[in-house]
Amino acid sequence: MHAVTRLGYVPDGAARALALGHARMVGAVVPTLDNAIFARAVQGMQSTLQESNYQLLIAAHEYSLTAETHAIRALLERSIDALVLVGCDHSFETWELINTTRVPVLVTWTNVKTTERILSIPAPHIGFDNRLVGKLAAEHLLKLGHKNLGMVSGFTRHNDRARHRVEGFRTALVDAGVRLPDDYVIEQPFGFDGGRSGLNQLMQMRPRPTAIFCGNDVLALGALFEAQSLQIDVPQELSIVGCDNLPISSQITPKLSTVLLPTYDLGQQVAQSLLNWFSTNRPPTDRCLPIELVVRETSLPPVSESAKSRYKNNARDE
Amino acid sequence: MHAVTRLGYVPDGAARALALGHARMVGAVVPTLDNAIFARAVQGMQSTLQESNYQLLIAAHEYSLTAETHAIRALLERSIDALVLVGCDHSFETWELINTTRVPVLVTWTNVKTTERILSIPAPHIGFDNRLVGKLAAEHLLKLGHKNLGMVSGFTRHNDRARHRVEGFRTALVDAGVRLPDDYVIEQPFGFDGGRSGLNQLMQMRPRPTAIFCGNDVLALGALFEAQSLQIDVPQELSIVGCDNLPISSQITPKLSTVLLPTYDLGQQVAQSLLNWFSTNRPPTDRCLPIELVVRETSLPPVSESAKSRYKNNARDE
DNA sequence: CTGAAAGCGCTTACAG
DNA sequence: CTGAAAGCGCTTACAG
Repeated sequence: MHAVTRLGYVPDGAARALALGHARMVGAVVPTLDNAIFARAVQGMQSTLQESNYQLLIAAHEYSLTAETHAIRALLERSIDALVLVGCDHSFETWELINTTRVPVLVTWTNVKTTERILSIPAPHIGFDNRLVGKLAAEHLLKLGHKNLGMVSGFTRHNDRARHRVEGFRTALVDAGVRLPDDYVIEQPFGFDGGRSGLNQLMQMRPRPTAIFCGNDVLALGALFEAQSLQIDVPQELSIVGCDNLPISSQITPKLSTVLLPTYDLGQQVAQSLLNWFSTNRPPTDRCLPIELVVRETSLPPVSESAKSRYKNNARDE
Repeated sequence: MHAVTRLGYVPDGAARALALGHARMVGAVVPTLDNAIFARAVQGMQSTLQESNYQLLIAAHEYSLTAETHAIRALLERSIDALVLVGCDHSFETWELINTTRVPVLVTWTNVKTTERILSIPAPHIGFDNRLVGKLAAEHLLKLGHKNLGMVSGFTRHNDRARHRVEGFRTALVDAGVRLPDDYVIEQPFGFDGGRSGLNQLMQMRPRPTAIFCGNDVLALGALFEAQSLQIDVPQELSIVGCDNLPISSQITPKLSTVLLPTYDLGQQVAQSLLNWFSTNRPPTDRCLPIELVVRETSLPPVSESAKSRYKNNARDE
C-alpha cells in the first residue's frame, strides 16, 4: 500500500471491467440537460451512484428518437451495467438493442403501466403519473370556476409525458362537462419562446380562455412573460398553472401555480434501485413518486363580464 | 456483418479499451449541474464528443475540494482519456493525482495565466477572463455615474472564478478612484436565497449602494427578487448587473444587465480541443473566449438627492 | 496461506 | 491475403 501511494498507482478500470464482467458504470440518456428538471435528476442519480463507486455516463438526444438510439448504442459499447431511459416512447431499434443486449433498463419519468408500448420489454419504471399532473391542474382550475380553458404543451409526438399530461387534463375537464377543443391545445417547442407563442395563439381564440395549463414550468414562465408583454393581468384576467416547480417558479412575480415533481428524489431513487438491482439481482418494482399541486396567487376565479369586454377591446388593438 | 446485426452483437468496450490503451471516454468534474451554466457547458461538451464517438463521464462536487478529489480518482480508475476541470483552485491531492497519472487535463472556465497556482502543472486552459467580467461591470456602472457600489459574490475561497470577478470589479473601481470596502462585498452561497440575503445586507449599509454587481445571474436574480420584495425600484433606485446571461435573464422584468458568457460554446470548444489533442498528441493552446456586456434597462444613473431622501425614509420603515 | 496460471474480449503484429 | 498467437491489466480459481 505504501508503494501504491508513492507511485500513484491507479487500477486500470478497463482491465478490471473485462475480468469482472461489469464496469461499475450506468448510462443515462435524457432528452436534454438544458431543462433544469433533467439536470437535477441527473445530479440526483450521480450523487447516489458516486457513493457506491459507480460512474454515470450521460447522453442527451434533444428529443430525437434516432439520436437516442445512437446514444444508447454508444453507451452499450462501453459495457455499462444498466441503462436509464426517460419515458417509454422509443424507436423500434432502441427496443431491439435492449432486447438483444439484455442490458438492465430502468424507465423513468413515466408511469409505464398506463402506456401503450410498441414492443413489450420487461423494463421496470420509476416515475410520475403524468395523467395525474394534468388532472390536478384541471381540477384546480375547474374549482376556481373556469369554463374556457387552454393548454400549451410540448410536442406530444414521441413524448409520452407530454401526451399524458394533455390526456389527463382533457379527461378531467370532460369528466366535469367542460370541453377542451383540439385547437385550444397548442403544441410548442420547450422553451420560453414556445410558452410565449403558445399563449399568444390562445389569446386570439374566441371564446378566449381564462385559464391555461402549461405542460411544464418553462412553457408556463414563457406564457407568463408573454402575458406581461400583452398587458394581460395574471391572475386577474388569466390563470396559469405549470408543472415541475422549478426554483424560479416560486420567486417570480406574478406567482406561478404549478405541480411539484420531485425530480432530484427521482434521480436518487432511480440510482438506489439500480444499486439494489445489482446486488440482489432482482429488478425493482414499478412505482410512482408522489406529486402535489402548489397553488400560488396566479390562480384566481375567472374574470367578470366587465373584464371580459376589456379583453375584446385589447384584442381589437392587436 | 449480417450475423452481427442478426445476433445483436455489440463490441465489448472494456476489452477494446484494454487492448487499445484508451477508452474513448473523457471525464468532466463540475461544481454542480444545478446551475444552468454548467449544465449547458456539459451539454456542449457531450454533443461534440458524441459526434466523434467519445463518451462523457460526469461528476459534481458541490464546491467541495475533497469531494472533487474523490470524484477525480473515481474517474481515473475508469481509465479516461482526458479530464476536464473547472477553475484552477484544486486540492494538493488533486494535482498529485494528475501529476502521477499523467492524464491529459484541460482546465476550463478560467484564465489560468492570471492565477497563482499551488502546484505548477502544465494544464492548458480554455476559459473566460473572470477579472474582465468584474471590470466590464464596474466600468459600466461607473459610466452611469454611480459612486457607491456593492457586490454580492459567491464564496471566493476555493473558487478562483468568484475571486477574480471580485478582484476585477474592485480594481476597476479603484482605478477610477472609487473605493469598494470589504463589507460592501457580501459572500453568499449560489442560489436565489443567497442573492436575496446579499441584497438585503447591502441595503442596510450606509451609505447605501446605488449599484450592485452580482457574481452570477442566479445571485443577480435573487437580488432582483429581493429588491422587488423590499419595494426598491430597479433600475430607478438601484442598478443591478449580473453575469452569465441565463435565458431567464433576458425575459425577466425588471430587465437584468449582465455579462454574457458563451458557456455552450465553451463546452464545444473544450471538447473539440480534446479531440485535436488526442489526434495530434499536442496539447491545445491556452485561450479565453470573448465575453460581452449586455446592457438592459436595469442600469440607470444613480438617483437624485430627492430620491435619496426617500431611501432614508424607506430605511426607517424597515 | 502464497503464488503462478488461466481467462475476460478485444487489437495488432507476425507467421504462414 | 488469411489466420493463429500474443498481449493489454486485471481477477479468481487452483496448484503447491
